[in-house]
Amino acid sequence: MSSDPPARPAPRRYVVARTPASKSYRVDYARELNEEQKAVVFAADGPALVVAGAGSGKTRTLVYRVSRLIEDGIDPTAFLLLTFTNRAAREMTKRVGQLIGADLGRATAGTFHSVAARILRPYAELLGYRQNFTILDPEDAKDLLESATSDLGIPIAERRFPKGDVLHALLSFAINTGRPVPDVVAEDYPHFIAQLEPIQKVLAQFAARKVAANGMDYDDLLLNWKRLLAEQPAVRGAISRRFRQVLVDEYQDVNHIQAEIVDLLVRDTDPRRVMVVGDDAQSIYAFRGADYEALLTFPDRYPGCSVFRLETNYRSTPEILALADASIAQNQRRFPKILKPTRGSGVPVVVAGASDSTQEAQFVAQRLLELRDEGKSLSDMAVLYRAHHQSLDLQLELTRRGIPFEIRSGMRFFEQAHVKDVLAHLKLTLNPKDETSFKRVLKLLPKVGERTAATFWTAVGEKQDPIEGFLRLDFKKAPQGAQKGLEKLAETFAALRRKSLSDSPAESIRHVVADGGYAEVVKSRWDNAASRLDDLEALAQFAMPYESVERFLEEVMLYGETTGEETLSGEKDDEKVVLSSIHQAKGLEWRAVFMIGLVEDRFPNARASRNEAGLEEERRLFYVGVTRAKDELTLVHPLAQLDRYGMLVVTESSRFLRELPEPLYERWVLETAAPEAAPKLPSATVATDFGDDEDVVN
DNA sequence: TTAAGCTTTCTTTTT
DNA sequence: GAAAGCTTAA
Repeated sequence: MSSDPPARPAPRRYVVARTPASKSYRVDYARELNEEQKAVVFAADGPALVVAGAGSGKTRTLVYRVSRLIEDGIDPTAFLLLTFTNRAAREMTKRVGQLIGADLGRATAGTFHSVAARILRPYAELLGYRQNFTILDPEDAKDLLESATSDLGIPIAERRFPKGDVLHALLSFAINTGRPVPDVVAEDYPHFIAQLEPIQKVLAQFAARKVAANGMDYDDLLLNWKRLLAEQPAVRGAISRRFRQVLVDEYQDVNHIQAEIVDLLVRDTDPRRVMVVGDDAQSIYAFRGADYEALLTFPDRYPGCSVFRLETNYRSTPEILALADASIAQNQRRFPKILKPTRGSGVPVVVAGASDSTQEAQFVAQRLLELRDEGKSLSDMAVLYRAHHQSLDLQLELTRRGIPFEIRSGMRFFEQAHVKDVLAHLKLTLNPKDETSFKRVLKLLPKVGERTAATFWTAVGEKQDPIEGFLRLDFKKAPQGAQKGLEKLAETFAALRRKSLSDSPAESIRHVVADGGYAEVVKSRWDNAASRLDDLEALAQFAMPYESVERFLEEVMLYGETTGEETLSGEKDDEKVVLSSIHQAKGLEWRAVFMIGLVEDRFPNARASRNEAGLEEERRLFYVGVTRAKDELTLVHPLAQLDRYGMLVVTESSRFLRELPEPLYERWVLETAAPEAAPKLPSATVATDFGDDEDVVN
């Protein structure tokens, strides 16, 4: 805590360190933390790398460090907490609040993307945007790319030109890995190499159209944040002064842009108060440009950096840890670490072979109920899988048996068509230049398709305020049958622009649905209209606390919450099993974990593991799944599976199971009980005689 | 130019 | 087994 006295004739600064003993903290850090953790919590200012193994109390350590710093007088607003999901950010700020009652609501916490959106707004003009820029989600980007392709008159049919989502994936991968587009095309999309030139034309057009539409996609949020820090020293200074404590969680999964943002944030400060936390063994986002190289080279980039290790595992039984260690040991590119178990011996890990995915689902459902009978709460259990569709059989089975569950994979709430349609109206009120939203909204009208929408945009898109321009149009000239809809839409736009509505996202949403006639669109387009209308009311409810459309949209476009029914209404039924992709399960833990679908080519995924690096990432993913379990781990693989067109094919169990030495687990073979007898005795027997109706809830 | 109806394609993970 | 694509009628 003391600084070197400068050798200049300036007044000599002498820092008096606090007397440690006299400092009485509200939290008893010494008692609640182990030595490894305490070292991190009390580490002096300056760059620090924390290599934290699975289950080593990483989040706990971060929470305690933030608390300790606040207790030492750091203003909560000085913190910048960069996490991997917004869920993780909320969790951490909540826990700090619970620990010392500090209000971290004023700290800046969230994903790189959501923090970027908040930081960039006041500086938007410096980057060539307006303050009211909107965020394009991947679907918006896809639409804009397809529009660019068609406007450039590229013959898509004859040469199989890449679709919007492929173009977007390609571009995004190039950006996030820092490789030039031609290289990415040559190496990862060789079948499009002959069309490199038109592809680059489309991408250039896309970039220009985004700026013209005053919109940023996810990658732009990162790129522009980096640009702002790199090119505007004054702004960088202001931001660095504001964030005097930078903490980055899940640092193994940052890409080169994110790593550079962090480097720039603290570049000119002394000491550089940055702490990054990560575990190379849990890096699972290389497919989107993450590279744990940033973690490995951190000490080189930050001379004088302190390196801490958290290697004591508090989470799992030695049985689970032994299996995890044996698995990850198969990876070549790794940095061996020892996870020291602290818990006593528990039950063996189970590897169960089910005859097919139906029996797999029945087995898991039955085991969940048995565990509940043993006194465990359903909320202490989770079922994890590689890909969302692997959960479908289980969802059916759980519904049939009336077991409540929550899904954390698949379609996100805000990605659903009806939600996006309504949001497009709001985006236009905020940013009238949003071409994608404009076309999306127009195409909802009868007799208006791609073509008509494009014609209207050509008419008004260049205007200072395209919506204003649209309101002035005379719809008499529009195609017959479309006129009424256009007039009504104009009224809706006008209403949304009135102050009373533009200040209330919730009322705006209700206006679009009720007065704007969107409810009719829902009813005519989808047969589950009622549930979609319920979603929209839930959306309005969710929007209630927001005073501006701007803040609401910012939150919503980067929110990433899945469709799981009660996520929005906040209905907290804690008695629920979690069904999650392993990616979404990162950082979480449950007493009992089931991993299903452990079949070769599905997990490891055939496409992802075409090269050694990909296979190793799959194995890290397996490791992440395994290390989520505290007490019990059950690994299930169906011996046969329905293939694409309903044919039952024999499957091979995952190599991640086959490569493990037998003594690390107990093997179960499942048999389905005879229909009449339905014995309930051996736990490895699956009863299938439950009545179809008797247990159904809902 | 839109919209409906039939055919083909593709299913990884996510901010 | 769904979503996107293509074809054809209005």
